[in-house]
Parts: sequence; C-alpha cells; structure tokens
Amino acid sequence: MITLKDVAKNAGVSTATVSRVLNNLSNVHPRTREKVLLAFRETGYDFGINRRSSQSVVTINHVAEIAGVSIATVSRVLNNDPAVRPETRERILEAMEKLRYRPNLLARQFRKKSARMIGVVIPDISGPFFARVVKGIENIADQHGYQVVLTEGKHPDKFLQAVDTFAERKADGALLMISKLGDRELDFLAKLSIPTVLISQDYSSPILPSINIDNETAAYHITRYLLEKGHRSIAFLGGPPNDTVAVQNRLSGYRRALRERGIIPLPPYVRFGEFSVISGYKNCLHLLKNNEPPQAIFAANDDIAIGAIKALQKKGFSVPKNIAVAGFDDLPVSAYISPALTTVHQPKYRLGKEGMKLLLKMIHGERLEETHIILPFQLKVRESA
Amino acid sequence: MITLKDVAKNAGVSTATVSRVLNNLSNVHPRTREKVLLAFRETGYDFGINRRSSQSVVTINHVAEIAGVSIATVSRVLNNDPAVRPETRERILEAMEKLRYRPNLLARQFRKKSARMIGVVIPDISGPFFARVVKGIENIADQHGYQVVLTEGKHPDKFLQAVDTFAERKADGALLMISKLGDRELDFLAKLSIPTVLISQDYSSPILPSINIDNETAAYHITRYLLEKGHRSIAFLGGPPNDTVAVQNRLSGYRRALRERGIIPLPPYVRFGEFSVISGYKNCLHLLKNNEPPQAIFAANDDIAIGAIKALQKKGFSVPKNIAVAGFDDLPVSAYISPALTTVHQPKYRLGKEGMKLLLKMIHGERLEETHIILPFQLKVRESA
DNA sequence: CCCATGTATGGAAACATTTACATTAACTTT
DNA sequence: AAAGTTAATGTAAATGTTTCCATACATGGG
Repeated sequence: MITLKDVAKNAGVSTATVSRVLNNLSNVHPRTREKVLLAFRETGYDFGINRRSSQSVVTINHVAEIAGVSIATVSRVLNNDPAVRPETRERILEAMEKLRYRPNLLARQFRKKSARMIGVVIPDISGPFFARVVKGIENIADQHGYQVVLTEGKHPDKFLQAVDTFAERKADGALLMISKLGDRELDFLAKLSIPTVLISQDYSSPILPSINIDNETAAYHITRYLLEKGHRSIAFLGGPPNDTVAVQNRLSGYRRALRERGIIPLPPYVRFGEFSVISGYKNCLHLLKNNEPPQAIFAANDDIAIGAIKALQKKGFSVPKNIAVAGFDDLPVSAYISPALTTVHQPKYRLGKEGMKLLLKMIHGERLEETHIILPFQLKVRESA
Repeated sequence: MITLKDVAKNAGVSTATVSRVLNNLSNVHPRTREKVLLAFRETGYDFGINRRSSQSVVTINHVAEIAGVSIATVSRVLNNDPAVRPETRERILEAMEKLRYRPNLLARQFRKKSARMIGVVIPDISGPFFARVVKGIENIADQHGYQVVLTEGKHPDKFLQAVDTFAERKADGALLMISKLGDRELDFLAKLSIPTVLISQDYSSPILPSINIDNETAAYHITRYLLEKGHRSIAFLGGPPNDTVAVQNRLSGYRRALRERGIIPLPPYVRFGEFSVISGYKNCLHLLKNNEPPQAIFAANDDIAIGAIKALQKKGFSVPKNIAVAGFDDLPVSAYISPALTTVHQPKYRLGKEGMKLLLKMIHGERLEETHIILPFQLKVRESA
C-alpha cells in the first residue's frame, strides 16, 4: 500500500511537504508542487479511503462466503442457536471443516464480555489438600466449558491482587479457599460483584455462600477419641493463630471435648505455627523442651502431625506407645507413613465439586436453596493414635 | 435495555410482528397491533433512535474526553509509549484516576492478538514435585506480567486438548512437563507453533528446547552409593514403564552402576508401576512375595519410596537395618518421614524459573545459546539408606 | 385464496482498543 | 521564502464476533 512517505521518497521531498501539497497549503513552491503531483501519479497513490486489510487467518467471513450465508448465521451455528435450519447448519459446518476454521476466542470473549473462566485462590499450590479440592473443581468446570485459573494468595495483598486480576479478566466466578477475610477483603469482593463461593475455610459470611465440613465437631470427635483412649494431657498443635477460622474452630472443638471432662489444657500445650511439616516439627520440639511431655497430640492438620511425629521419634518417644498423635485432613500420604496417621478425613474432591456446582448456580442466576453447605467428615483410626 | 424480543415476549407474538407494528406495516391485525402497543408501554421500550450504547462502564473515550486528548493518546499512555509529552501523560493519568478507569483487558487481548498467558501442562496437580516447579514458573511469569494457566494432562488426548485450548486462547507460550511425547504430539505442537519448552522430563527433542537434571547420572550416583554401602542385590521400583523417558534414564543409570560391579539384576527385581505412594506400596509387596528380599531398593521417586518403606515395615523389615531404601526428587515431606528418606534432590524451583526464562526468550524471539539446559542435582543422604 | 403470522436469515451496528498514517506546530536550514 | 526536521498528537480503519432489527418466504386458518 502506498503512503505519503512513499510519495515523498519518489518526489525527493519530505512527507511534510507532500502533506502540504495534499492539503493545498499555500507555502509550497510551484515547482515542488509539480514534482509532488507527478510523484502522486507515478506511485499510484490511492486518494480513496485507506484500505488496510490482512485477513491472513480464516474468519467467520470466509466461512459465510463459502457456505453462502451471512456471518450472522455462521455466528448462530457457533452459538448453537436452534433457529438455524438443520440443512443450513450442515452446510456451514462443512465450510468450517473445509477451511479449518477456528473461532477467535479472544474476539468472542471480548464481544460476550465473558472469558468463560473461573478464578480459584488457594493459600498454597504445594498443598496436597488444596490440589485435591481443585481437581474436584476442575471436573465440574470442565463439564461446563469453563476454564479454571489457579492462583496462590495466602497474603491478603496477594489475594486482593489475584481477585482483581479475575475481575480484569472478566472471570465468570471465583472460588476462594482463603482463611483470612477481613472487612477490607469482603468490601473489595462486594465491589467487584463477581459470583463468589468460599470453600473449606469455615468462614460463614452473611454475604458469601460457602461449603465446608464442620471443623468444630470434627475436632471435638477426634479429641474425644483420644480421651477415650485414656489420654488426659492432650496438646494442640495449630496452624496460623488468628487468621484461620478453621484453626479456631478446630481449637474450640478440642477445648469443648476437654472441658466436658473437666480438663483445662495448660497454655504451653496449645501452640500455633504454620500448616507445614517443618512447622509441626519445630513446634513439637518447642513443646517438649520445657514441659512435661503430653500423652497425646492433636495436630490441626496432617502436615503438622507428620512433623510432630518426626520430632517425637527424634527425641526418643515411640508413637503411639509413649505419645499418641492425631491429625486432620487425611492426605494421600498419611496412610503410608509410619505409624500410619489417625486423622479426620475431609471429602476434598467433593468439596471442590459441590463448591463449583454452587458457583455455577450463582453464575446462572439461580436461586440457592442452601447458602452454607456442610459436608460430612470421617474419623480415620490408624496406627498413630 | 429493552429490545423488541422483550416486547414480543410480553405481547406473546414473534419479534417479526413487533417489528411490523413498529414500522407501521399494514398487514397486522388490529387486535394484535393493540396487544403489541400495550406491550411497548408495559415494557417501557425506548423508541429513540437505536441507542444500543450502554456505556455503563468507563472506557478510553471518557478518559480522552476528560483529559482533552484523542483516544489514540490515551492508548499510548496505556502502552507506555514514550512519545507522549510528560505533561499530557500526567493529565491523562489524572483523568483515569478521577474516572476510576479500568482498561478492558478482553478488548486489549483481542486487539493485540495475545492473552499474555502461559500454558503449563503437568501430569498431576497433586504432585508436590510439580507444584514446586510451578511456583518457580509463576515467580518469573509474574515479574513479566504473564498469567500462568495450569492444566493437568497425563493422558495424551487430554494433553493434546489442553495444548489446543492454549492455542485457542492465544497463549504466548507453553511449558510442558509431559513424559510421553510421541510423533503425533510433536506434530501437533509443531502445527500450533506456540513457543514451547519441555521441563524436567528428559525429553531431548531436536525441535523443542528443554530443561532437566541428568537423570541417568543421578541414578548412577545413588545406586553407586548403595553399592558402596555394601549392598549387592538392589531392586528398582519404577514409575510408568514405557512412557517416561525420565524413568528409563533412571533405570539405565541404575543398570550402569550395577554393570560396573558385574551385577546383573534379576528380572523380578526391576518393577514398574506408577508415581504414587500406593503404587510403591503394592509393587513392593509384589516384589517381596515370591522373591528373596533384596538388600536395598532404589525407587524412581520419593512417593514410590514412601510406599515401599510402608510395605517393608508391614512385612516386618526394618529400614534401613534389614533393607535400605533410596528415592528420587526430595519432596518436602521426605526429610520428615521415618526413617528420613535418602534421595536425589532436584532443584525444582529453579527448574521452573529457568524454564520460564527460556520460554520468555523464545517469546521475545531472542536467539538461544543453549537449547537443552542441564541443572545440577544433589545426593541427600539421610536415614533410609 | 389471502390475511396474519411465524421461521429462517440477512444487514449492519456495536464492542474497546490499537495503530498506521496523516497532520500540525515550532523550529532550523538552505 | 521555501523546504526540511522532529516531536506530539489526531483520525479513522481494523480486529472478529454477537446481536438487534428487518424482511423474504412459507404456511395455516378462515
């Protein structure tokens, strides 16, 4: 395509001068004007409207042309509009096949103002617990043609940023496994107004639907189990102290069970840390340092329990002979460590599936019968307690 | 906004009829006309000239207007074009702030034909190994404004589908941790022509760049370590047999070490299965069933090793006193099981980071000095062997 | 048989942004 | 005075699809 630049080159003048000529400005020498006009002719400059088109890829236009219909009808086929006559549809599908047409997803998303995407925020990608939940989510999302985008967002700012990205990318919904949701975060979520479901974090927000197990009761049951085994001094090894509602609920279940037996745990027997093997290890070491060893330990999750067992063994205690240990979550590895871990089984996959189903309902604007779903847990008695 | 369709629905006729009424065509029954007119009133249809503009959200146009410039200039600011005068830029930024303008990402992606997204395929989300690699990837991707989309794709068809989705979504690049890449898959990748890097699967394709550790040598070293400890009969518990190049390389490293000592392992001492705790458990049980127990076991990854240890303990063997066990990968949990696992440490985070950096270079069209990067491994001697 | 209506399809605007090209102003150079 | 240079900005096309309204044709009921 010929531009003013080309003309300028041909005439041996600057584009500014060509522009002046083109717009009949006065300050151009007649001889120069001649030169430029000649160049216009020689280069074959197109005075008509600028035609700029590449069309290197196959679009809906090509398909329409080949099928002998308008692009509107092709679009209808693309969107499974039943209004199209089967015969026409067939012809269009054939044309698509023939041209190897691939709809431009980016254009579709843009037009529809939706990316057919679900944003998922988890505190930790490495956590096998979350991985399993995510699989459940993906199962359902897949079935409905939604893509799942996974983001880590333990720290509140990172979390807000993640959700913001979802909004920016026009996610159709969000699934949050975030433990700490303060007013600021809730406010933020409300402003974005993306359908959102809370999974597995015990946060029963009045606004956001959620799906959980009953952590308090589960913790109560496993603590009772330890009590029934005859243990009196039972330590609690928790995760992050103030942030996590789930931890607090597990703690209060534990306390309730003890209280029922008239036991009040000494402060050093309740410790907080992180949801990791290493934290469990260190925390357990601290516990043993200045205190009479407990008869049993209830860890707020399996990772902590695994770390604690290691610490106990290192200090020469046998589990469960000297000290019993119980965990929470039932990770895949928990049945295969030594001793196999006694723990609370969470229906991780189902949490994901049901959470996603709930979200789907919200996206479709259906009324929710239940906004806070509680799934059953299971006590898994193995070797460690 | 109320459309003819809404009116039609309200009146209980087709949109065609509504349109006829709207344009005063003759062939409408008076009674129907009445109905439709009523529906117009009831729905509050806007007869004004087709105002199909919603403009409920702030766009570049509003910003341009407020700042007193053209939308082109606003776009330039959005894209950090240095050609904009600082003063003008300032004015535009202020206008954005004032209007709380959020660029429409979908529109930008559409226009630019790029989603600023990297597709990552891993065999298993639950695997802590992959999770760690992915974190490395995300670290670098984040820094450069790319979003990471994670997909599971163990089965070849699922994998192809995943990659296809990447293409459809105009991903800027792909990172594959796929063990089995046959001709069909490579062909497919070639057709899509998305920049692609292979991570950690030992597949040294002539076309696709890759990043790995030297699995053969690592396996050789750990097997030698077992031999030096005095073990003569060493079993190999592998992952998927034919699919995985990494497994085959670990196997041949193991074989090389034995061969050097003139040892040829009996067939039942080399077994295959899957990369999971449960598979390691079962496979080890099989191994013990009809054979003289080996003096040591080299498992192709830590999960298998953990399962094997469990099986050995169940059968009354003490690890490492009766039978030594070594693994591969060095998962976070491996140091905390009992006995702590002796294994090969892979620089997982770095694999992810470097892989992503490599991919970035490809995306930017830079020349690669190295197309097959090898990262160092480390022998971690702990308690199990 | 023809009026009234529905069905299937077409025409064209709209979506929000990017960007190629054009213009302009303010200089400087010849 | 005429032309060039450069920086800054404007104009408007182009992107690929969806969807609103319009309409040719088919069809059923009186």
